[in-house]
Amino acid sequence: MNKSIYDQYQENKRFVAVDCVIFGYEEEQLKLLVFERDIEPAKGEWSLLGGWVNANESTESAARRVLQKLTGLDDVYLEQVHTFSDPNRDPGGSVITVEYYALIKIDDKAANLIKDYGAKWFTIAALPKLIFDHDVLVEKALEKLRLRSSYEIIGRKLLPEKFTITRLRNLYDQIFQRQFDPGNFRKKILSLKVLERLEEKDMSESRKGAFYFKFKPKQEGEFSDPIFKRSI
Amino acid sequence: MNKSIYDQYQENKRFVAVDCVIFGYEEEQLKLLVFERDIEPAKGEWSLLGGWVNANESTESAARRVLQKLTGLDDVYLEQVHTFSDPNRDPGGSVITVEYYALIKIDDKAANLIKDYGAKWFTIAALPKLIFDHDVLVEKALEKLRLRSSYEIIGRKLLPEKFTITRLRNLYDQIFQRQFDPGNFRKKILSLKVLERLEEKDMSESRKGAFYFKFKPKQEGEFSDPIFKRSI
DNA sequence: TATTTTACTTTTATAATTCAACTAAAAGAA
DNA sequence: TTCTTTTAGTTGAATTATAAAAGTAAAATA
Repeated sequence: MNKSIYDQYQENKRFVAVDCVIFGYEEEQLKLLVFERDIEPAKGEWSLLGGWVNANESTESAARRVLQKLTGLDDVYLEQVHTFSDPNRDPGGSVITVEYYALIKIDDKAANLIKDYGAKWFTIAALPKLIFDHDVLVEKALEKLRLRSSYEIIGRKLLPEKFTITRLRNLYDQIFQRQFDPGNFRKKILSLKVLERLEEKDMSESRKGAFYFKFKPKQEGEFSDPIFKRSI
Repeated sequence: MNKSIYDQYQENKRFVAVDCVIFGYEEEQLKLLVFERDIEPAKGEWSLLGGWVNANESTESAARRVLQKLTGLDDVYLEQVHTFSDPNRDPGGSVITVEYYALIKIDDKAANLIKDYGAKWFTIAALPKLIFDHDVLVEKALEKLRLRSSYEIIGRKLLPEKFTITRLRNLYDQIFQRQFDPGNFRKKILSLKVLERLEEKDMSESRKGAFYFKFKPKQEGEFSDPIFKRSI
């Protein structure tokens, strides 16, 4: 273990963990990846993806490490959410946990790896009971995701290369758990000029067909004001 | 020290600290309370108020404990900002710090206690160089304070009992580092119906005098949408 | 050929925001 | 006494954003 000038305060050292709320979007549903916990206590119960923060490791590195191990992906979008530290939150001992949320494209090749770890995608609505305070963590991550989604069009991280406006709107419906007006949503999104229309159409959802769009390359400092002033 | 089922992971234990960005408002200026650090390394340099998170203590309790010791106040408004964990952020050793910001009414009796601890109020503009990554922490706290201020009228925590609209506007000018339009600001604030006009006037700032206002008792769930849609 | 379905557009009404000019009141100067 | 100055406070027109609803377009299918 590393020497440090603080070694005299050894008594204060704490267990620190990370927990990841992993969001994905598939079949018009916002989903969440949860795991069967592999250590006691609560072994076998549904849990968020977690892991220890090792000595001399940042919490973000720890989060990326556990995500990489599980999904094979190393370019995941991560955002820190909140730190939970109630000494009684984990019956196994007093553990401080730093929460992150991750956005993953479900169509990625991660699917197989994920299966090996006893993980499963659940929709927000049908989430099973999670261990400890993980329900609270999920709610907090959703809030943070909503905040982020109202400052930038989040689809870049969750949608495939090409997608229809209807599909993007459906993603927002899912995130905010409400129905956005199709006309107003389309008008707003297109006014932001971040999407580029392709000539190809998706003919699977309607007779008329819906144009595919893709994101333009990202601009620096895009959107400093909220996109949606009150709501769409 | 408490026994826990995790003791086998002893190697992973980490130093965890809290740092507090303490905001105050005085003489039309948003100010920040900084301290002369009392332990090595960087002893004697300007620093945020910090302290260890002890075994079996939550980070918020730790923050309240150090604030109480320093200011004598125990009803301070606290909000968690972010957790910093780069192993090299503190040259004294690898320390994870959980950041909070606090809002304090400078007219409180805390003034004397604060002096005893070698603390000093600085305006945001004239802040001295702070140790480690504390400059980054200050910037992050300001962002969080701005976010909070755009969801609720923050003055309740920083202004005296009675104050003029001009004074509240000046506080917002300070927080957002820009000039709000007097007419629009007044219209907006009064439309929120959180203030109550007193019959008394402040005659010190103008010939005409400006009415004093005070906050109405706080309503449950006040403001779920941002108060300022784009800007005032 | 008419109907159905869903993408997509347009219109109109309402509300929020900005900008700028206005009035009010009282102290102090002429 | 009257005029000027100063800052508080008000008002309204112009602009922009948002909401709601009804419209059109295109192609598969009955």
